[in-house]
Amino acid sequence: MLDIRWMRENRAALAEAMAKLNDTEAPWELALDLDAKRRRLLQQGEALRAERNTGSKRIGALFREKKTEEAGALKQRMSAIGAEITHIDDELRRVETAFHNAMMRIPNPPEPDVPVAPDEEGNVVVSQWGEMPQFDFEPQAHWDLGPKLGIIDFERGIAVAGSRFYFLKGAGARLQRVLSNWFLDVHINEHGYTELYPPMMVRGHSMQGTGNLPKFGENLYRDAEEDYWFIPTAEVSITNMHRDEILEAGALPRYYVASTPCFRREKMSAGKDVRGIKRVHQFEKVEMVKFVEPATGREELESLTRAAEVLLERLNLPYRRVAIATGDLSFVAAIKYDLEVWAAGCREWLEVSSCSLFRDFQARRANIRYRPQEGARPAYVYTLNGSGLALPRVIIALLENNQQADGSIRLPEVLRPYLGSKMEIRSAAQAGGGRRQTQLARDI
RNA sequence: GGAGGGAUGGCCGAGUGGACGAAGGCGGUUGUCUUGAAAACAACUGUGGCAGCAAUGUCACCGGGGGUUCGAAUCCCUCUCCCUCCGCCA
Repeated sequence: MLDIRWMRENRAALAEAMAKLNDTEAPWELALDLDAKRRRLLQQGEALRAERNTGSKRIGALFREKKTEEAGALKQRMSAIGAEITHIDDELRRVETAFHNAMMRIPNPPEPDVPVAPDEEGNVVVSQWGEMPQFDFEPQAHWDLGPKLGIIDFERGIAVAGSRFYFLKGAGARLQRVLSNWFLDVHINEHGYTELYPPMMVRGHSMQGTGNLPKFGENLYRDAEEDYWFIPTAEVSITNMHRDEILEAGALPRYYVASTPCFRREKMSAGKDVRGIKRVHQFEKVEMVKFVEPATGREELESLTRAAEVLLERLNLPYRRVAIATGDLSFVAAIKYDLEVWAAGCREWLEVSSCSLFRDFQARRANIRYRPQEGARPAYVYTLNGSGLALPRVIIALLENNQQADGSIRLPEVLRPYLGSKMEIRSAAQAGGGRRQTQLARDI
């Protein structure tokens, strides 16, 4: 949500921002009209209320003085004013509801250096890291590798839960758990984050705080009987953790990290990315969320993005940082970088992280404030978040990029402290007979 | 799932229709006293909307929403959350 005062005083800048975002539906003009109407009604109502307050006090006094007749007459006048107030309040309520709805549908204006373009065609690769692996054989995609190695089971996932579900099994499930642990450990030990175990179902108002509702409800799962919504990312629970709070001076910045499942209906992407585990209804993600002082917003975005990039570098996965163009920016983000990792089997750049600065847009919706100095008036915090990282697509890249001619996978050295001797993934058939096979049967 | 009890300022807690933005206490800030500290005493000590250059004025807020009334922290309805006991469960 934007600051209505800023909107009033910066009409031209607002119009320009909406044009840049290519959002022709944003009801910003309506919001400004309703705001003017709202303030007019507010003033009328308050003038009447002031009159009634003094009148009512007078009535009380008159009764105490036993001047009941005078009090009765005054009572009648106040009754008339009361009716008028009711009338204005009704009107005001209608206007305010409409105003609020309009405000909730106005997106966050972009930062000045966001590439301006109507859609994702305008996204700009700002940096690239690493070498794309070369093979002297035809590299396979993970949807072939996974089942052959016995570490991803699509058929049974679909049988149990329907399309876009899967089992990770044996070394596959372990790889995900190990990666998740390592990501968390790096963020906690090296980047100063505090680990959380957050709720994975939340109330509707929390979805509003992060901007997932009202506009994007169709991508969310919800409980049919009660007001519970499944989080599409831990961002929702963590950002709302400090809702309606005033953080004391010195409490910022706050860095949080959590590994959680994410639930997405993917209704909007029907038929897209249907093979493999690229786009699924449930996936694990390590999410970083920051609450910071406004002046530090941009540098915090840079360090957040770096915290995610470092993981890819240590895994030796080639990736690129993409600056998202205005027309492709999410509703709540003021600026966003996507990190895309190269997957050699399906020959695609896969988004594994999305790092955004929201300025005070989410903080206004969720009412998260801080005191700049002790005793100072509260101000809205800036929030940021980014994945560090989304697990399935990292697994895809690790499998596809590190595959050997025989179909086995060699995992990066950085994971050795977590994997011990299990640095290779092989199918049961490859493992050979005898003792080794039973060993692997136990492993896989 | 059943029965009951609650939600008041940073914290504790009083307030059952009018003088209540809210007693009292704790905490905090400032001052007096003191060489300094403590104690004592005194004053101040919530958030937000609107109007205004400002001083300031005004309105709202006693968990959320709605209602009754000239007037609601107080009465009624409803929702949310918390606590206790029973049941069930990891």
